[in-house]
Amino acid sequence: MNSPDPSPEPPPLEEQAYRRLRQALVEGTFAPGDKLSLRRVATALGTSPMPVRAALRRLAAEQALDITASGTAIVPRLTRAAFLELGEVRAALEPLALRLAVPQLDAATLEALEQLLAGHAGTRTGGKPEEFLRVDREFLFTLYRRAEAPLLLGMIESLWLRRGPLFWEARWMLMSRPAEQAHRHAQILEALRAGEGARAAEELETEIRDATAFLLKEIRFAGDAGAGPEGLPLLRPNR
Amino acid sequence: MNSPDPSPEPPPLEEQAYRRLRQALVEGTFAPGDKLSLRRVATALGTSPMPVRAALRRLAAEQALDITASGTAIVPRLTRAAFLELGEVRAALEPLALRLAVPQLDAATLEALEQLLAGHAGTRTGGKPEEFLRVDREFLFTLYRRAEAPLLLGMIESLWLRRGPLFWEARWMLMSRPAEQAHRHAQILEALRAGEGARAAEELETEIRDATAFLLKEIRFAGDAGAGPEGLPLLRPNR
DNA sequence: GCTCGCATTTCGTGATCACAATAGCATTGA
DNA sequence: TCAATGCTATTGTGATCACGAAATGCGAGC
Repeated sequence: MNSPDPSPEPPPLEEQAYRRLRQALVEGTFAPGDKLSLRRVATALGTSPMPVRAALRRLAAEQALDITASGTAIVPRLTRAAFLELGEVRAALEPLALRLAVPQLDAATLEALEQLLAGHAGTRTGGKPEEFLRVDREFLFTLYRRAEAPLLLGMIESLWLRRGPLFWEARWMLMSRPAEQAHRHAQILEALRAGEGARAAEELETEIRDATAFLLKEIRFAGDAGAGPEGLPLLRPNR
Repeated sequence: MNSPDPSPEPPPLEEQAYRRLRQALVEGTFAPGDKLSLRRVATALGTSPMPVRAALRRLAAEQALDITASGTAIVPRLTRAAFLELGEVRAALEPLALRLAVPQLDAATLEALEQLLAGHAGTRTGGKPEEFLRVDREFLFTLYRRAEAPLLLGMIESLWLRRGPLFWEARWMLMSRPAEQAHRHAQILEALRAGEGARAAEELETEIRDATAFLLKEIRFAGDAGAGPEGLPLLRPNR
């Protein structure tokens, strides 16, 4: 209907900076504990520090970044308690989004989910964890978007964003989880096809709890014994 | 322990602007639909537009304000669907916070809650809805803070902030609710004293759902029939 | 070899300015 | 009387600069 619109009204610089930083966060460009300096990021993006400042503070307000006492933005370094809390909140919000989405599901959406799952098994045997996790994420967010609950969707995205850097570091470990776990999405889809939204929501909640418990067991967190009191206490010993 | 610290290191202007705007939002200084212009607020606060811009965008990132296509910040005007969604999210998060708080409760906290409830009944008969609602809020947040879950607490505060302006307009109506409703906090406290955290959480959830349903029934929302397509569609006919 | 202290650099904050886009609003025309 | 139109004031964006504080790196001394 609408024309191709040859001048797509370029978004403000702050918006561009925000999106680039956000994607970099999800893609693991930054490691937990990294400091994001205004002028450094600004020169890297080719703008003045001004839009970068706005973007960084916006991400901080969304809990995707932390701000030190001196005002510098740093990539969050999750403690064990913080990660557990994050799992609890996810376990409360994401099944809610799923329940809200159930009445809105149509055949086309279910088919799209099916196709995502089909490709899923393929990428799993291949050695690309990023693709594997991306499909996982797409499966869930396809459902969450159907809830048509913008406030809730924004909160869930914020949670995933905060978890992003840690997930990136743990991506190899996540791939090595038992295959039974990988089929949980199939069970969710099956429950949705059967119209049992409540069961699907329960499946999702246990999946979130299992994944959280798995990472709590396998990963070193900030503040753990054996982790340096200052340096990067996560997967890799140093960098 | 810490000294009186005669120079309490005044917070940055952005932080001051943020707090003042936040409080004004809770206290109903602004009505839903009001436009908050950078320079207007800046001159009102006696600063340059710069800290105000940061504060407004921060509130917008927390979903406490909306941003129009032209970048102007406006006080959110909730639709019926948005308010219902807000209630659903509250019903998911706040009982969770309560459950997390249960293991941390001690006698002193329970006593403080008791005293809040005692003063509650008094303010209820008096004609001051603001005080009544403030005590209500304090009761719940005293519990939520005990959960020691900063992420969750921040999200709950964000939800209350978004609901703030509407609640302010509806404050007289909220006071007129059946007295039975007012005793729900007492029931929660009783369940907590008995160590039945699950029951307390259930009570809280039904309280949130009842309050949401009550307002959905009694209040005019944005987009309702009979509300002007543009103007302030809320309680007062115009201004 | 290690630690402490100082100087230099870099940082975030906030003000001011230029600019383009927007929103109000009075005027004009039907 | 009402709607379309043009102008004007105001808006948000973004760049640049000044300032004080924090962090960094280097050198001297133990």
